[in-house]
Amino acid sequence: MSSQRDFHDIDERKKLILRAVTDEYISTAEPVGSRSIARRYNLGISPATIRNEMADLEEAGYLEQPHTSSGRIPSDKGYRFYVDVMLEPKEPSRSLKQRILREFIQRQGEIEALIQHTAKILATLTNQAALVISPSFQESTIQHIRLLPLDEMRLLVVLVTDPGFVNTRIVELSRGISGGDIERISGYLNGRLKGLTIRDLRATLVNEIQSELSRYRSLAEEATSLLVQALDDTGPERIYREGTVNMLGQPEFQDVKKVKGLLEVLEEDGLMFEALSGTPPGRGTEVVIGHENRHAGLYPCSIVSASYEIKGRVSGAIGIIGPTRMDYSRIVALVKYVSECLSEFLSEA
Amino acid sequence: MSSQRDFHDIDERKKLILRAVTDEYISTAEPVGSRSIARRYNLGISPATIRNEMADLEEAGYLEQPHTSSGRIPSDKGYRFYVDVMLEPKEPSRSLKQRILREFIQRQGEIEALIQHTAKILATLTNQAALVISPSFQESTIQHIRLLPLDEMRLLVVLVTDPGFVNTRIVELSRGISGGDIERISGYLNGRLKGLTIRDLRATLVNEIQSELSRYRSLAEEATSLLVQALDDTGPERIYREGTVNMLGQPEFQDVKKVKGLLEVLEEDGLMFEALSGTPPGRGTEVVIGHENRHAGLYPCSIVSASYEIKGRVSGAIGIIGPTRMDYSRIVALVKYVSECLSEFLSEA
DNA sequence: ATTAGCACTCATCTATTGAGAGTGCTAACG
DNA sequence: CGTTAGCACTCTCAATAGATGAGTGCTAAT
Repeated sequence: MSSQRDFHDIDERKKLILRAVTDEYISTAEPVGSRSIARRYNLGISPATIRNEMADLEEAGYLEQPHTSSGRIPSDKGYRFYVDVMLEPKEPSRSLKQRILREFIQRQGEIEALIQHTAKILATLTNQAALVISPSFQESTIQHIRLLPLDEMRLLVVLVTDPGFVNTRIVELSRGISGGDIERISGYLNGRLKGLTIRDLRATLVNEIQSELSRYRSLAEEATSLLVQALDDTGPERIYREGTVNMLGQPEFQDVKKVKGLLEVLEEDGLMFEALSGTPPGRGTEVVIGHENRHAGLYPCSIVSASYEIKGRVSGAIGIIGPTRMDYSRIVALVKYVSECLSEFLSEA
Repeated sequence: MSSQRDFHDIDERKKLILRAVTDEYISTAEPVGSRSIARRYNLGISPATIRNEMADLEEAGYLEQPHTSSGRIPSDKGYRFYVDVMLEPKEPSRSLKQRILREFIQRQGEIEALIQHTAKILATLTNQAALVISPSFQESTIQHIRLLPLDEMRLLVVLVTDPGFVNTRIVELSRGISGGDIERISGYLNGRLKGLTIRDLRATLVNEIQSELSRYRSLAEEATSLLVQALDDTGPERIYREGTVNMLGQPEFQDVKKVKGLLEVLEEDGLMFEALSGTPPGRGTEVVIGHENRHAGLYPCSIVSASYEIKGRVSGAIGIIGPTRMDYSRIVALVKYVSECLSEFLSEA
């Protein structure tokens, strides 16, 4: 995980200066010099002193100099310290909260649209790239299972799960099944499985069901293989992206090569799942900074993520990707708030 | 539409030269001069003569000069001529065709995966951005309609249509309906609607059904509103993108501002539907060049598109977006071939 | 320990220059 | 009269040089 160190090499004044440099750089995107710090932040010390402290901070690895004798910018380690030690999440304003709530209320009901819109909200408010992983199919609980015969050899399996997901799957039969049998199997499965999660089902129950269904002998095999087929893909666990282009506005992405490297990673679903996989289950947020990322394309970026829950069960995650120079205090608070909203809206549906 | 002119201002030799310039520029991305044409193409005329012809071609608007005294590059009008008059589609090689077929066969069955994969194939083979519009819900024919009661107040409408689509929709009822009534309505709708397209249904039948169903009096209203609700969105008509990043490798997109403008357009579903809307219904391909596009972000781009059919009915479209300097002969042939494959695979399912 | 002062460094900007590619024009040629 | 050779001209691109300015590191004074 992130290099959790003691940061014992930093005293109170260094801390102030590091914060000033970081804040300044976050808002200007320009290397910051000792003079401007002395001017804008009333630390009661002269540029020269600040210079000395900055030299120490650089040696300790918290700051970097793009070139000799330009101002300093925070290193990944500097941001890590900023986030771990100094971060004071900037609670969204009352009016912003209301605006977010209103957006959510508009999209209530259609779960897919809600998720998609969540990504849009995040992207718009942060002006960065937003990701939302749709509720985990594995973790959703079964409400209904229905089998609809389409023709002699094909069956439509309809699976309705808790957070409002409807998952359908066409299954090819190896031989015909009578309508009566289908009714019976359907009824049995429905009664037996209601309220279980997909994960439970896959982990333990498939065998059990197979033996229970063996009364129907020849059908048992058919029915189970059918179930397995129906559950076999990852289901509707999709990843929603919004505002990836927003990043092209950022001064750190004026170089097409960097942009390309970044977008290549962003476009790959698997990598994005992975990137959000470290998200903590609780109501906290996770921040991954720069080179802590696995993929080189994300080295110039940080990811702020949080998970959301449906009725207390972790279901998916949301995240913001932006340059390491991002407004952590605002974004961390926003991601946290939006994840809470999403949990709430998904739970009450 | 494309400026269909007579191109009477071009004689045979000018044609040869225009083709040479265009071919050369397509493969090198550098403005091409009279000398290199004289060297590489054995036209039996000297650079000076070529210069004169090129000057004429420029005056007539087929060529452009990025700056005085650099080589010429084709203008949009030049490409238009090239595409309309001189294009000889470069039939994909036998081995390439086989490779494409193999890719299709692998993904058979799952319609969504097939569509998605089609985009991937196109993007990979052309190294440009590929779009595929999934089969039009409006044009698909109804195979089954089923109503499944979820609880007292909610009904799941399951609609299975011809090219293997399953569309579901949860409908909130304003009051309860008995199981018997649901059965009856379901049965009635199923018998009545099978084989119709959604478009037919929406256009003419809703009223008719309403009156027929009026035997069930109070239910009529309920049932129709339910149908209308179920059909109300555009359905699963989605747009699949692949390889948008490919374009960042092209020399014409080394400027981040251009890239941003382009990606902003590409990301917007509505605009992409619009961009593919001119696609001709038959088995031909449509080429939209540069400034013929509606949106400024696409001015540096051309779009090659073709529609595909399911059992003879136009269902969707596929397209390639790349810089105006693209290998039209290869790409036009490829798009045509892939659209034919897709039609075939979707029709036999 | 802090600060003022000063020399030094380095990126950025602007001009200048030279090279190279390619054109347009003119005059000669068949 | 169409074609071609020759030549001056234009314009981009890359390299160079000087000026500018922000910011540092160091030293000596407070």
